[in-house]
Amino acid sequence: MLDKSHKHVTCSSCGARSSSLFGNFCDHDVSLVEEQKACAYYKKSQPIFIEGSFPRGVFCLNQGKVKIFTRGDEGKEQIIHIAKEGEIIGFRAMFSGEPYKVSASTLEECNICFIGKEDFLNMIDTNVTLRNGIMKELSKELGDRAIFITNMAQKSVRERLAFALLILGDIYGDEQINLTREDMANFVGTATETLIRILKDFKEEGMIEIHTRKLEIIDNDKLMHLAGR
Amino acid sequence: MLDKSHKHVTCSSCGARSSSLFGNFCDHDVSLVEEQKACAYYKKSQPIFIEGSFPRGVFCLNQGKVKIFTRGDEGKEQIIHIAKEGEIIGFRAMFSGEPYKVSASTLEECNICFIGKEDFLNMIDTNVTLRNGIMKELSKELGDRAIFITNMAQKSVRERLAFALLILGDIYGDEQINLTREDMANFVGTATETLIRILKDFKEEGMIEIHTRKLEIIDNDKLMHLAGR
DNA sequence: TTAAAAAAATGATATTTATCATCTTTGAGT
DNA sequence: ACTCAAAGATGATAAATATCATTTTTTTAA
Repeated sequence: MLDKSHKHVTCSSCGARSSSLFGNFCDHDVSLVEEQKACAYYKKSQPIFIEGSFPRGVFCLNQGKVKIFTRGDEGKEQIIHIAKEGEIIGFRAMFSGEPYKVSASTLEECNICFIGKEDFLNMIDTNVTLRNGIMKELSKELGDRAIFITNMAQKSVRERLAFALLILGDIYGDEQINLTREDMANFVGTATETLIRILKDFKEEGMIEIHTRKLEIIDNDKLMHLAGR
Repeated sequence: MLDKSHKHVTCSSCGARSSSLFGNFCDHDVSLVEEQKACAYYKKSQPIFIEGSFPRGVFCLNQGKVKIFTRGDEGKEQIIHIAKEGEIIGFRAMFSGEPYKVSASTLEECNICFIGKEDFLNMIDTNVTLRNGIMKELSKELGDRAIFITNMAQKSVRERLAFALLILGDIYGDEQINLTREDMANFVGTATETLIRILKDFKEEGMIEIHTRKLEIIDNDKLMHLAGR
């Protein structure tokens, strides 16, 4: 359990910063962000921002995992991305001039810092490295989504699940994958029942181990082969 | 048929420019682009760039339509976007530092100008308006693709086709939609036969008219309702 | 103008996946 | 430790869509 009293995480000591877009900031820049941010503790399953609302700034994930999703016409979630420690979320909407097109919600307890829109845009204007990092990130994600769309359109649920498990494996690192079956189904783009059945197949085929809710990847190569990479 | 001898389209007289990212350039900027670009005539079904290769610059569409697509594991195309006059294509790869993740190919005769990577990146560095335009465009597309993914995952082929026809209607403007059934199927993410059958249904339900290869939208509202917007 | 190739259309069938109903297990909160 | 709601699991069935085989139409280019 995270310590709720530590609401003010410092950027200079933030373990997630080194791998983030703020990773190569000089001391001066770090202290600047430090002054401008506010940090907050979020419980599990708490919304961070909601599709259709107007963005006031960006969120910097110090601790925990967050799902980024849209809702289809019947309200069913489609998870587009799962963000982990070090990621900055919601910056897309800073530039588009539109309301959020996605929602974000915590998957577990999180510490999340907030930087106001004006401060963030100022940083972008004055800090070339940050700006280039952001443009690179936007571009990379755009490429990833092209592949995501193609997978959705052309692969079977079985193949997509294998692909999803590999992505989740990266996100969760040493930890075991820890998502509800429903969230996982909403990431893969299938019905919960179908997902459960295929997970069982994967277990029987020795690709994963299931520890009640948590999943462990046993045979990465086999999954990669199945996913078609 | 386009005049093949007019290989050098001028930016100052380019009809497509006003609606492009170069739209609000001052005379000085326009003449700068003018010096740096090279224009070429492309026949129908000609590749512009190919997935996996390294980008040398960006392409500016003066005339004609271009499909942007990836190939799935079995080589089947998934069309991600159809670009029309005025659009700049391939700029994503300028920033990502990666090879192209998509391919581009002409859908009809085109005039396409080329601006080298260095010149383009210089423009981005020095021209704040252009830079902001690019960031806005990247962000918008990212949002659009989240919706695209959700449609792919949750809507039926019938609903996706209605959605696709609305997008195509916008792209083709006054002209009739002019794509092979295969390309259209690869945009919707379905089998060609399925697409043909549903097009027929739409015709019988009075939503579209089919003039051999070309399609005309008759009942926009009905399509919108079907697409769920 | 005509022959060949490509695209479009159609029918029959197989496969995948969703849906619905029901049951079991797990875990959070008292 | 117990209770209840949420999550997970399973089976039966229906629906959507892909695949394959074939025919017709259109386009291209000699």
